[in-house]
Amino acid sequence: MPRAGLSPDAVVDAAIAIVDAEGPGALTLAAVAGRAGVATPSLYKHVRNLAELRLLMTVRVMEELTERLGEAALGRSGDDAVRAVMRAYRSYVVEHPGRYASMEQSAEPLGKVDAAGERLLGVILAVLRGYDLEGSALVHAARCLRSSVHGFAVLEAAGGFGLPEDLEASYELLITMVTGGLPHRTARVT
Amino acid sequence: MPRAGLSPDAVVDAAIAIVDAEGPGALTLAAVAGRAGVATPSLYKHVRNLAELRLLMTVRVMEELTERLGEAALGRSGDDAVRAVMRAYRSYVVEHPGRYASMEQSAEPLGKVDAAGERLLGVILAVLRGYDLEGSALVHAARCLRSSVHGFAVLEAAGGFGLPEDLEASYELLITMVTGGLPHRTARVT
DNA sequence: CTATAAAGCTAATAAAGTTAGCCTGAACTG
DNA sequence: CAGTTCAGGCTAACTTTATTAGCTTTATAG
Repeated sequence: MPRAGLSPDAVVDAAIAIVDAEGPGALTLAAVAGRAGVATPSLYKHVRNLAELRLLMTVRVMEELTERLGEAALGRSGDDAVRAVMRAYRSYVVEHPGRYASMEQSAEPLGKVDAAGERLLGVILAVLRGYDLEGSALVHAARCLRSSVHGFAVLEAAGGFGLPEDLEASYELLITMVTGGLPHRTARVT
Repeated sequence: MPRAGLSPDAVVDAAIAIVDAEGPGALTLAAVAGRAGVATPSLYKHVRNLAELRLLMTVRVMEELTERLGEAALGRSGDDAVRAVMRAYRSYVVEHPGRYASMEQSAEPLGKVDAAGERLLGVILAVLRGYDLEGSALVHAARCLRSSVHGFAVLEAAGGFGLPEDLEASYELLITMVTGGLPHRTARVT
């Protein structure tokens, strides 16, 4: 008697609505079921358990982020692309802090997360193609970019910045720090 | 009949031992009580509840970190000091990943956490005194340093770096990115 | 029109956090 | 040194959450 017409995606929708509205701490199967209009145990027809739901949420966020970053990077290159991607990243987090804060932890070998992470990494690597980076250097640069951006995002989403100084300005400095630290392609004469 | 001779600090000790050994997911009052050699409800004589225990753990970690960073900064200045502090930060996280990963979240107005955070910030600000930074610029720089270091730490502690490239090398790049992005004090002639 | 299987539901269990209230022995008082 | 007090421990009991088992039903395929 499929009345509610649920699906794994719909369950993730409900879960994300909850963390958006009330923060990661409010994520409970009862709450998800309530929002989905279904009894708690019914969720298990669509999701293996809470841990899997969390992973699916992480995948969802990574995908949304990947799309945003991809759009931001379109038609740009070099510092310009890095700037746009970094700003897009933060704007996503500012718009959905609860959602972003929900996706941490794990370490599971679940393929879906890895795959989504790789797509996200792909965008970053693509943006860094415009620099004079090869092999390992590219990976190191990508890690630095990701660390900076993620660190800022986590701290901001958790309300970790106490002082009243403008966060935009701080982030702009972070952006110049990153772009300034990448080896720019110099016009090379053979 | 105070047999176990517990105290808030001892409870935090037990809790930290658990996250060190089994990760943040294993933190449960039953586990803490077990390690402390006491029945679960007895913990409430020393700690208001699980949330407060988490906050106390966060304070503890911040204090340990502050001490490490302070030591690392001693007798150094400028880029040298920043490098030493950043390396000390990461070395702490590498030594105690579970402990570091346990301290996230919250947003509580609990005074103790804020105070510990301010002491930690104090060390960072002190290290940045060696640069040509004043007022807000100092705050922005401190945030960038903190974001980068924290982001790398979180990702590393959570096993978020999948590729086999050397993490040390990535971190050294991050260090040069940060030091390179700070405005160096130029010999100024009046 | 019927058979089946997916999608709900109710009931039940186990673990975790938390509260209430009892009990005792260590420490302080006189 | 005896008596009082109370911090710190315990057991019992409750609530909430995750999870499992098993029943029921309706969309739908044939």
